[in-house]
This record gives sequence, structure tokens and C-alpha cells, in this order.
Amino acid sequence: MSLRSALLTLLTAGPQTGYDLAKNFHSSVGFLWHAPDSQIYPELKKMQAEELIDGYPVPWGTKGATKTEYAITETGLQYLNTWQGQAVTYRPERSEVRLRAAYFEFADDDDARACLEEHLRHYQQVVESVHGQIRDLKDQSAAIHQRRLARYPEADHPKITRFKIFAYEGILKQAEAEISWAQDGLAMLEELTTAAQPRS
Amino acid sequence: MSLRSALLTLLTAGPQTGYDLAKNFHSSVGFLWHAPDSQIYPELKKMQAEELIDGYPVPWGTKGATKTEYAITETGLQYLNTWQGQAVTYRPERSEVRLRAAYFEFADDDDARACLEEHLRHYQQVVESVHGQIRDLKDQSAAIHQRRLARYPEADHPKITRFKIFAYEGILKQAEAEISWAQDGLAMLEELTTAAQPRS
DNA sequence: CCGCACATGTAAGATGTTACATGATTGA
DNA sequence: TCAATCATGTAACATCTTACATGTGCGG
Repeated sequence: MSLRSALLTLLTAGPQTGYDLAKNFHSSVGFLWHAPDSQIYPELKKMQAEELIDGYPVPWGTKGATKTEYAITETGLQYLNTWQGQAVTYRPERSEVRLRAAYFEFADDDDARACLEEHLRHYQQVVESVHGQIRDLKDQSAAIHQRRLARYPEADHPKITRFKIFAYEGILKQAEAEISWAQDGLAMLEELTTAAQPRS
Repeated sequence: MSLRSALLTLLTAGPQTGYDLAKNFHSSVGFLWHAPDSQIYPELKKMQAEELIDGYPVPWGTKGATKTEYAITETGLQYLNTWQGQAVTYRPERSEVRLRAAYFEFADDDDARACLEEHLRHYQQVVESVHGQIRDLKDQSAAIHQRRLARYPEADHPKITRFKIFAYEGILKQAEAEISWAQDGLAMLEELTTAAQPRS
């Protein structure tokens, strides 16, 4: 049900079409809970059926075409609040890279090293992209965030922004842990190969 | 295909019945890649059909009953080596707790705090249980690991053990990052509530 | 002879992935 | 007028979760 909550949080920033939602999703809350468009549209329909959101046609273009705009309902807001009160369900660990590392004895030396180097690169990119997100929040250049703030009293702005930054900092810490792990691993591999093949 | 690889790595420690595999799974490789029994048994059948493993009946009890024991085939070993050479597919982030934290403005103060406290507890437990795993590896009290080592030349033992410990250390670093994040979050919440309700 | 461990699953449903499909509008 | 963006999905498949189902052997 996290997808549902994620979409609702987006709609608390104001009414949007499915397309807008999908786009905003990918540039904000999607960093915390990813979903492809193909999951978003059907979910919106279901949420409308359950009256968590309200969908209505708005004109589009000149030829009388319409698109559907969605707005969160009172029920939807309650849903968010209830959700926040429920216990988080922790999914059991499933880490492909960790699994591999545990059985590197079946990998060629080059493959093991490549695996960890890739890991390093991957999380370095994560760090960069999350730093970008945090910067955008801090200097208010995130469009959806501006829209959100505009709907709340100014006194609440700091904490609303702070929560988002805090969440991103969590990803940052994870990524940094992964980077440090990969570096340790590369050092370990280095040590093992030099021990096996001492230089003459 | 990680489940498949996980099962194959287990079988490199020696032939086992489905039941043994399931049990050993939960006490070793399952920490890195979780799977319930209901996934394990069908997967074994599929792997047998594809000749990655060999299944044959062995007697059980006194009444001529049998159970099926599985052994990894040459093809299975090749599969493991190929798998290690492939690029890891990184799944996009999906973190319920991070999603919540980002939108704590919709949570009651108590719920937000409870959420982070639970997070802290959860990962403290992870740390303990992983420390246990590492200890078992270091003092050789993990049965499946002993069985594994017995099949390889003594010179390889240190690195085989080291890889497993390295993998667990990754989980440890993750968990420690989560603990630190939760603590930061609790401090943040504390600060926000005292700022909102200054003591008289 | 009773209960726990051994042994082996099935079935239904939720969730997630990947690829494909189609037409309208708008700005250069 | 042509490409990018807007708009909205469907279909097939893989994967994962949860719950249930059933019988044997062995030790006390």
C-alpha cells in the first residue's frame, strides 16, 4: 500500500492529472518509493473507486478534448494519517550484490573486482543525485515542493522541508555505507591476490 | 534468478534434501537473500528440470520410504560462475519508512516518534543477529560452513570464510547507517516539538 | 502414544517488471 | 511539418507473500 500513500502525498501538494502525477512522482517521491507509470495509472483508478481521490475532467487543447485531474479527498487525508500510525512492515533482506560477495570464491578475480567497482560507482551516483535533490529542496527550486508549501502556513514550512531532507539523508547514509563497504571489499580482494601471487 | 544462485551456493557445500536446504537456507544464505519454503521447493523442481541440480531418492526410515536428495551438477557450477560475471541489477529504492519520514507532517507526533524508535530497535536487532552470524563463522560453529570448508583445500579456507564475513559486514554497515539515521531523526523530532511548545 | 522435527508441497492473490500501443498538442 | 511532450494506458510475465495441507519417523 505504499504506492497508494506515495500518490496521496503527492496530491497533498495540489490537484494534478495522471501525467503530472507520474512526472512529479519520478522527480520527488519516486526517489523514496519507485514505481513505473504502468503501476501509477491503474492505481489511480482504484483509488478513485475507493474515494481516496476525486477524478474529474478538465479541458485540454482547443478541440474540446479533456484530461482527468485528480484531487485528494477528506478520506484520502485520513488514510494518510492512519497509514502514519501503522507499524512499518520490514521486508526481509534481499541483496543480490551481498549474495555474490559471500560467494566470490566462484567468481573470477576480475569479475569480483568489477562487481565491487560497479557497486562503488552506482552508489557514488546515488550520492550525487540525492545531493541534488537536497539542494533543490534547500533553495526551493523544486516546483512540486513550492506548490506544497504554498498550501500550508509559513510557520510549518521549515518542518515540512526538514522532513524531506531528513528522508534523503537516510538514502545518503545508506549509500555512504555501501561505498565504504565496496572500498573495504576492494582492499580485501587486493590483499588476497597479492598474498596468492607474491611479487618476485 | 538470485534465489536460484542462492540455492546453488548452498549445494556447493554438499548434497542435501529439500528440507535440509530450506533449513540451511534460513540459517545462512537466507540472511542475504530471503526466501520462504514455498518458494524453495518449486524452484528446486525447476532447477532439476534444467539440470542445474541432480535429484535422486535416498531411503528414509525403516519402511522403505524415500526422500529426495539434491546435488549440484557441472552445469550448476558453471551457472554460478557465469552468474558471478554478469552485471548486478540494482533495484530502484523502495523504502516505506523513508517515505513515511518524508511526510511526517501527516503523522501525529507520537506516531512519528514511534516509527523511528521501532526503526532503531529493528536495526539494533539486525546488528545483534548479524554479529552472531559472524561469530559463528569465525569460531567455525556454523555446521553448513564446516561442511563447505571440508570440500576445499585448506589453503582456500581463509578466503572462503572471509567472503562470507565481508558480506555480513555489509549488512552491518547498512544497519548501523539506519541506526544513526533513526537517532538523528529522533533528535530532529525532539527539537521540533520543544521549539513548538517552549517550556514556561 | 504424543508431540516435535522431518518431508513436501499447493493455491490464491498481491505486487512489480518489461514491453508495447496510440493519439493529441505545441513549439521551433 | 516534424519532433518532443502530453495524455493514457494494456498485456504478459515474473516474483513474492500468506495461508493452508498432509503425512511419516523418532525419541521420550
